[in-house]
Amino acid sequence: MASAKRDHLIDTALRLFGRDGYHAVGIDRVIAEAGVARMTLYNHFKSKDELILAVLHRRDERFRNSFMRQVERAAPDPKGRILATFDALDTWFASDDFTGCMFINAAAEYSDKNDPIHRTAREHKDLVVDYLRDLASKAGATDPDDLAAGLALLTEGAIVLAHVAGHKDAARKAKKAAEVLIRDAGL
Amino acid sequence: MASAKRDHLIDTALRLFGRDGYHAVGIDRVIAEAGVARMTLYNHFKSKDELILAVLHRRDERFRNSFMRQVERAAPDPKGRILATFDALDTWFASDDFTGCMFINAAAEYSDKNDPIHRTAREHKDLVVDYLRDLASKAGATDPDDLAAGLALLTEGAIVLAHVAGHKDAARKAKKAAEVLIRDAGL
DNA sequence: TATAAGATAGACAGATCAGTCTATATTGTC
DNA sequence: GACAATATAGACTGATCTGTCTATCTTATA
Repeated sequence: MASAKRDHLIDTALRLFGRDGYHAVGIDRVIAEAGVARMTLYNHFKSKDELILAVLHRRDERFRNSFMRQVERAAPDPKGRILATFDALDTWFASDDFTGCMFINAAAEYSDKNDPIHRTAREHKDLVVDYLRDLASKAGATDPDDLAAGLALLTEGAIVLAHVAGHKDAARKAKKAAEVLIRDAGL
Repeated sequence: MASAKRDHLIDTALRLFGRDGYHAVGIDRVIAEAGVARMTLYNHFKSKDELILAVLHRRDERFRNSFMRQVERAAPDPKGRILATFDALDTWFASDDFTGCMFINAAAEYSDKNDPIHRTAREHKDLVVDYLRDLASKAGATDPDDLAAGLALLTEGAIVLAHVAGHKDAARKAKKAAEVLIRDAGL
């Protein structure tokens, strides 16, 4: 299953799909960029859709191992971690290769809710909400579900405004709004 | 400039691009669905990109003449209109053919910030923020810019969670959060 | 009814798409 | 060194892509 070539293909495809989109990037470009033979790709992945799914799973895994860890390193307490979420977003938005959220973009191109790609995007977003709910709960919010929902809305909204509208201060604005919601939740 | 055929082509393309995305829908499908000859399309639009731009402009125009009007009909006062925004979102999300925001989806497929398509998406989002800022200002918010930013984040976040994650209550959750922000802004 | 503008079908170009196949070469393992 | 697994280049299919061209037909206007 796991192999160096496979790994490299996923990383290459992640970069290309992330920058130019899923339909716009063909198999030919992936293998050319990865420096790999055509059949190597098709020996590791049944189809382009399977490759996309592998890319999204890697992206999700990286979110857990990078974004979440960054938040956890930034603060020891749940409330601090909630706020640190928006600092992490700010860092992400400021990176040169920021092209929005690969899951939002995937759902844009695969709008059929039953498509495995759309489903994977949905699962990722549910994970984000679950994570925020856990933090809200541990922080002692009066209504953790409500606070998590509000924070998730601010998070996704920040991603959209940063990417689509180029609002470089989206994460900071979101943090300010989050502080209001947090206070309202009794924290 | 304006003609029945041209109009019909834009409407057809709007429906197809909205449902299946911009790269996934070819010219062939647009003309087949519109029941129009190939050259009729190319006589009205220089290229597919020009057609996409026309589609986005129509979508923007419809947003002003439908969404905004709906909000204005719902309440006479600025504060009421801010809240009515989220009711209008709720109605939109509940429609059968809801496939997210065409501008967010366009930015997903055309991530180059200088691409006219991406630029058009950005202009639309800026319009939304301007609209909210105007309402926040007229409502007498202590910091209209800040309130507008918070409301815009909730709006875009709701669109994303409704589309990507299928959260049917996204608009209602956003409204609850908006009420908190509005109260915090002194209204 | 004559004229001009717009629309038609369909062929065509040249590129690209996803995916299959083969025959050869490289690699790691015993 | 023998064997098996993996990777290679590249031909190939059949479909699809955007965009161009032509020759005919319809339609509205004057």
